[in-house]
Amino acid sequence: MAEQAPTIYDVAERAGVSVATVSRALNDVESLRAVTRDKVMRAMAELDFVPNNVARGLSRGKNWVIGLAFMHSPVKANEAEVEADSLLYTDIIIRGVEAQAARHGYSLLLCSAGEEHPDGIAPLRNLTQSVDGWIVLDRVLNVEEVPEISRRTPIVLMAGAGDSDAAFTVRVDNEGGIASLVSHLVEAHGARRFGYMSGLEESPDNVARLRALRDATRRWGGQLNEEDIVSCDWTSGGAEVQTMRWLDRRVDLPDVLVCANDQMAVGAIHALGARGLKVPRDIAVTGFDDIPIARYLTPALTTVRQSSSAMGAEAVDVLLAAMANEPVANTTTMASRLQIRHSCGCQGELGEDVA
Amino acid sequence: MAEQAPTIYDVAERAGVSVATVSRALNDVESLRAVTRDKVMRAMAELDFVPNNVARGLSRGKNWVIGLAFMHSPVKANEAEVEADSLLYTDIIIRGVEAQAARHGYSLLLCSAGEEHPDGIAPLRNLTQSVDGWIVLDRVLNVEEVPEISRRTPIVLMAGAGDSDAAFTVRVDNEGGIASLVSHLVEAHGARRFGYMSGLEESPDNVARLRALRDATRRWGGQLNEEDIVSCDWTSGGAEVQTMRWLDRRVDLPDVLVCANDQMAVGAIHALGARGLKVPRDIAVTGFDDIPIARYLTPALTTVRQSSSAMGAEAVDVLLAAMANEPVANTTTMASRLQIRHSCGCQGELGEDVA
DNA sequence: GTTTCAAAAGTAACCGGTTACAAAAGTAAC
DNA sequence: GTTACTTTTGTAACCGGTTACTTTTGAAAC
Repeated sequence: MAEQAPTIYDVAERAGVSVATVSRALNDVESLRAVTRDKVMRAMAELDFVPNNVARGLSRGKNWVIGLAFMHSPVKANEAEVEADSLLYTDIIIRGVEAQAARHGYSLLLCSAGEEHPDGIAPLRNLTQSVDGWIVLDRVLNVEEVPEISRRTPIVLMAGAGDSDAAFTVRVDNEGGIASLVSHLVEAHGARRFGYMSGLEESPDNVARLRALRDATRRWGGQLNEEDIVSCDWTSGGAEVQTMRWLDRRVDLPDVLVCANDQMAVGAIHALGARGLKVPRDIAVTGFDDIPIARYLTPALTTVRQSSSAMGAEAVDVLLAAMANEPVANTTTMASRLQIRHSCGCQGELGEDVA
Repeated sequence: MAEQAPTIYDVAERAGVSVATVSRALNDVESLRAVTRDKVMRAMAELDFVPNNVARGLSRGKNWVIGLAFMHSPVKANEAEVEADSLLYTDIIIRGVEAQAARHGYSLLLCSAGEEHPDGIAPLRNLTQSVDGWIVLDRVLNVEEVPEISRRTPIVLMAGAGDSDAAFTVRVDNEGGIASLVSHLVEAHGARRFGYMSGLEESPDNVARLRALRDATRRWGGQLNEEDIVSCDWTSGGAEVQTMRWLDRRVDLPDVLVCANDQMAVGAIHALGARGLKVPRDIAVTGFDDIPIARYLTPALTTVRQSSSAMGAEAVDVLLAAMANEPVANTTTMASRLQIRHSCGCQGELGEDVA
């Protein structure tokens, strides 16, 4: 193991040329004579030469690496049991980013904050020269910290990372999604009274979804009591507990519980069931995200679909444009779409999507 | 944006010392006089200096980066709909790896194979000098390809990556998990006839689980017909379709359908429901992995739990030991544990785990 | 066989750090 | 104030590539 890798010097010597020539062969410079290139290529093959990307990155000032920063789950309470509960959404984004980056020849450097680095900015600072640009999820950076990093390296914020003049943002159309959800609930199911299961309160997406819900209910003459806004943390486990507490203190339930994401809807439905309440008969429950498993739940979850992988890909595109100094909108909003299934009260072939 | 970052030369000049001294200050060499160190530190702070890790990696031959290679989902059929369906398990491993790597000061370089690089080995080859070691999931490398990479960089294989003398392997105890599952099904529920929903057939984990099931049923005098081994691909969507086909051709169902992972159990239960078959009343269904949502399904899924994040962490530990030339077992087997819920036929408080 | 000039190949500096070795500075003893 | 020796700091080579600039090569024209 750990056998010494050959360098261009070894290749040059074996091929009887200079290192500059080897470098040119590596980089497909057209000014190489075919016979020379062949000589070099043969030597590379014989030595099983692989260029050192780190060295290349140093001298060219470009690493072909995109950094992706995200948060560890803050909830470590029940370690083994809840691991990764709230994470599916972020994970799908990571995949989308990775795939798109790969398509453009970039690798992804993962960097998480949370547990070890409560400030978040330290690892970003340290790695910032290893990377050609950053995609930052969650609340890794405070708004005030963004400029310090973005001064040296372009940043795209997404998935709850908030807004900043010093960075680009890719977000989902929370407003449109919630609006069409509410209009469906009102028009198709006559919903009047709404509840809201909240994600982490500071989260920009949570804030936007709650505000959108307030606006939409007002517009439709519906009602959203403060008592029916249930504080939670994006996780199923948390939602289960919080729903129980909510049921303990409320006798009079709203018509619908709009959850800020799918995981919490799962937990809420579960808790309601444990109290003998059937969804959607006794209360409708909706989600947000449309995680893959949403359609297999019982009842199949009515939710607002966003394509996390498309968002991840879009973030890469924005970042690459920024890196190339091409003009890009400061904020990109990705479409969301109502995905009607059964948990809102719609009926259909079991397992079929209604619309 | 893209403002030029200061280097140690800038710092040295400002502090009125040599670059060697700056480097020593950076690396906490004890032979620096306090007054000199302070001078340097002040200059670094004033310039907002951040060391360039790429350069550091080049000269020290150590990048503090662990590479993680995995496969894209092979199923891209229904693009938007099935995205990431089969992926939760891998994602949790990635998180586990990342967290443990971070704990030891390493970053993670993500590298996926599949779509763009059907061979898998090409990106690994290219990045191999950017990385201090590899963790390889799935079938990114064929067994024959492993030595070519591991000659230069240590490799840990896991999550279905197979075995190789030229690498270390971290695997889950498929045998023990399946054995305890079968013994529970036989002893508590009198199961005699078993079916198996297979993951991708070449996958080592799938092979091991099927073999373990064959062994266990034989040991208990049970029965596993070839006709009841349903070929599938690890995904819910695939399982739904394959279960339908299976139901079309079999009149006489076994007592249990043992699924090679949880996602497929979800799809199978869904398909059974669509045909009017109730789980566990008409047939029991079990999973493998214990993904976070398993306990919220209806019925709550009886499954074999493995801690994917612990496996990821273990892989990092093995890799670090290998990198340090410490002695490590060639294969590490992680415990699995039967998680009894309701889909096997056990009853309990709704939502409570039975045992 | 020269001369001319474009194309091909080589030399050496550079990217931003680390570090072996050499030089300078500081300390203690005389 | 020397001398002797230890500590601290500086110089320059090196990690493995790229590339500006220079030199060599070779083909075409004379």
